[in-house]
Amino acid sequence: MTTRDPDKTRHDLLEAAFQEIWEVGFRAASLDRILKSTGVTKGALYHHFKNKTELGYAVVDEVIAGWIQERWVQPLGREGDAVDVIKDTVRTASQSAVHDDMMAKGCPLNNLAQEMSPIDEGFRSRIETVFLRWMGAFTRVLKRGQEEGAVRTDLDAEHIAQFVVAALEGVVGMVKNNPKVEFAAGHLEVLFLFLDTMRTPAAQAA
Amino acid sequence: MTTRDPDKTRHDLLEAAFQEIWEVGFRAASLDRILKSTGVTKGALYHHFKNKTELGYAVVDEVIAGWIQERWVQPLGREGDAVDVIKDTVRTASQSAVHDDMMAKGCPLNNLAQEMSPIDEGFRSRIETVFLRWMGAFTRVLKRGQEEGAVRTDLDAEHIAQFVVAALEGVVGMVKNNPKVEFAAGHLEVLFLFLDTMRTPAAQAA
DNA sequence: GCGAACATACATACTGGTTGGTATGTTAAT
DNA sequence: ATTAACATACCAACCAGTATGTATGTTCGC
Repeated sequence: MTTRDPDKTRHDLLEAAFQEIWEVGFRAASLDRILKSTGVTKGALYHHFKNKTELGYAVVDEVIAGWIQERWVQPLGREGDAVDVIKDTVRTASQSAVHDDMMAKGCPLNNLAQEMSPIDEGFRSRIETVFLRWMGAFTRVLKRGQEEGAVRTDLDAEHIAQFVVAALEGVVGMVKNNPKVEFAAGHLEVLFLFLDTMRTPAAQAA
Repeated sequence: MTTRDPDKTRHDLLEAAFQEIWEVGFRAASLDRILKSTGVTKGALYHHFKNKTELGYAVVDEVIAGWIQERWVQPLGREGDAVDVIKDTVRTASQSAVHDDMMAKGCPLNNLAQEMSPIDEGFRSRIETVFLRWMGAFTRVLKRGQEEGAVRTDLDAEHIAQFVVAALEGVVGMVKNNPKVEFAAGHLEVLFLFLDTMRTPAAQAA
């Protein structure tokens, strides 16, 4: 009857699963709802994925990882003053966040980490991989800033990077409980204050 | 047969529900497991609580709120240099955290916020109340520090307080994905670095 | 002081709904 | 003709919630 397209079927399932998981979490995610929203049948789903867990793993590996890559890793790789690049990236991301309703739904990566990391090693290790790539992007731009004399060298770039990611997730998490724009803006303001203290005195003058 | 003690029954249910929710989240929390762990029957549970949701609300109002109170609000009310009080409180809390297996299970308040705030206004508003009390304790000590000349006055104490809570929750959340002690220590180190930048130049010299 | 009347505090068995997963088919592509 | 790609019907497990019954405490008339 209809023409077959296994790649599209698989892609549709991943995208729908991503949305469903983003909205209600992995354990509460219903395969029946995913199937209903895609028009795919259960037979097709279990042809492409061994079980619900493997579908979840694929969402982390393929959808969420790509998401972090284009929203954070690539922008953080741009040229220019290191601290400015970070602040610009955060600003851009926070604008996309409003558009994606992230204020209410939270960060898809962190949501999954909070729910699944303590109870499923498969999720935990996959999520860790994505976090490490994200933190790596911060570490690289900070180290470059240190080499260029824009960022203080008395601080460990890797630790700063880890803290910045933690603080960002913390801010997103707080906003989830109280989704007011000015609330989020106030938090980011303080984060920017912190980032400015990372500059060398020479860079601050400029 | 056995003597009755409704207060104890209710208290046992709340405590067991708190643990169950802490471990698997509210929606995955099983009433049958809670009943099994307490030895209370379903009839008794539904005598004390209207339904599962009301049990969850009571856990926030009575168990979790008290938890935050004694771990954060009271210690932050102590006398002494404001920044030192904050750092000491964080240190003490992080030690309790290791003891309570919080590295693996996360912060019970934030876990619930992440899971329930976007989908249940009853949870959201109750959780917000606790967060506001927690942040209020930070705000008070910071404002006191400002009055005493120990904390910079060019910064808004309330915004700082909100960011510190967000950052703390962010750190706990990250550790949940990678529960290594040195990982957590590195994060807190950077947070302390930030807290030190809150001091006035005069206070830094001392 | 004693017992009927009533309310509180439980206990047990069950129900309807949802879940992930599977067994068994059928159809389209190579 | 073979196999990948689906489709359908069904199942056992678990879930929150309820109907119904029982035992313990308390109140109050007398």
